[in-house]
Amino acid sequence: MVRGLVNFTGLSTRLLNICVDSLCKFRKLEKAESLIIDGIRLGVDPDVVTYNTLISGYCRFVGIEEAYAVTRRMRDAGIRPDVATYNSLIAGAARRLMLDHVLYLFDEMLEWGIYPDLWSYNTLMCCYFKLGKHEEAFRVLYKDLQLAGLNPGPDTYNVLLDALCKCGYIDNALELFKEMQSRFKPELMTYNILINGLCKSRRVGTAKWMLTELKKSGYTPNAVTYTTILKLYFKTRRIRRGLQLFLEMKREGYTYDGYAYFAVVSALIKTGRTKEAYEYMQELVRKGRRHDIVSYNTLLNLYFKDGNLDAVDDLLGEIERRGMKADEYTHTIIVNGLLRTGQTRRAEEHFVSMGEMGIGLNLVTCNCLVDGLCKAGHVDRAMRFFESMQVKDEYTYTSVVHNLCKDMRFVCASKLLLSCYSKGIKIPTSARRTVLSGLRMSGCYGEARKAKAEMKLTLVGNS
DNA sequence: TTAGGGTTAG
Repeated sequence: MVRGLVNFTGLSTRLLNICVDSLCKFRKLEKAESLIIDGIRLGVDPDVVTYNTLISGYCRFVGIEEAYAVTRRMRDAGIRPDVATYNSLIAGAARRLMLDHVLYLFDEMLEWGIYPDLWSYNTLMCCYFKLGKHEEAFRVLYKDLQLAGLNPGPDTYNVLLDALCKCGYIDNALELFKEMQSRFKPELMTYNILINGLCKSRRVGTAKWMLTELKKSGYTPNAVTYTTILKLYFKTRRIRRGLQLFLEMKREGYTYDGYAYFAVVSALIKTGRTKEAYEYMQELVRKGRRHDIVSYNTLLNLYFKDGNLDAVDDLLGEIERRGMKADEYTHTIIVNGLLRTGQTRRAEEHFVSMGEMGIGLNLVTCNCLVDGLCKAGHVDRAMRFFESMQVKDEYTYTSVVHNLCKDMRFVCASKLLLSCYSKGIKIPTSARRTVLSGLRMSGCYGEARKAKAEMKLTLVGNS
């Protein structure tokens, strides 16, 4: 009889945990809390898994402090937090890049006699990478793990490979991949991380080779693999080939989550095919996909490109009504859209308001502002803003060089281009051609010869 | 904890 009761209670707690997990996944944390209280009233006690599930939910949807408060409640209820509890809290803090919190949690768990596991260290390493603290990340890998008596696992390598690819160290990633192969069988995710890194750095040949390796290892490419390749086609302007692949993906059922649709719509918008872009967006809605901030951003961009400003206003209202938070993409699309529709003052005002809203400076938004101001004929205003920019990239320089040429300021463009070459910034060859032909066209033959020689010298020096 | 979607130049 007693044994039967124990089994019944055990099953009930498991059932409770399954329900709490489902509620937390759907952000229904209050309902999850009430369910736990009802369970206690009925004699079904929550266990460490119940609380860990709740903590995970609070971390994801509410905040770290609220999640941390649950650990106090579980201690009061006589349940000791375990490594999974701390891993959830660490993951929540790491996701928000709250490094101090992450380190505090490491200290606290040790004080309670709970030892961090491989997952804890992987999360810490990932957080360091995201913050650009590479040295500290490698210290976790080579020192902390060893001191803890742990060996890096496939997940550790995946985190590391992804971070290397995202920082542009693709050759180091390939070296590490070889090392990984000598220790474990790489996962499908490992191949996808590398294919993505190779595609983004336009190493098309090596990306293709990696795809063959993926298949040779017995894996079947998945939706992630195909979407990555799809993006590569669009990036390298092979629009037709990309659209063909998309249709194949649709036939084979690889477009179920809508990710590939946005890549296609974005490519269609860029190439001015707005009618087809609308059709694909409508297809997505017909399939029952609810708009998230990414689809709203895509639609917003489409309306701006189409000059449909009434639809822009309606959509911004809808985003607000649904309680969704505009992100940095939304704001960049707004700034760029206002510039392209001739509303430069409003674009500048929106840019200023972004700072007031506490949105950090975004390089892409700055690039849009520089380019848009130039194209609207405000070259001096654009150049003042350009000079004030702390961070610049190849988009910034390419845009300014071309715009200076359009404004017949070839000598200035030539100096800027040379400075890019000496800094090792990769600028499309079209910029060089435009500058040199502009100098010649405006009669500055001596300048053109000198610039050409200097460019050649710098480029040889860099290679 | 780690892979693919949305913003910019030519």
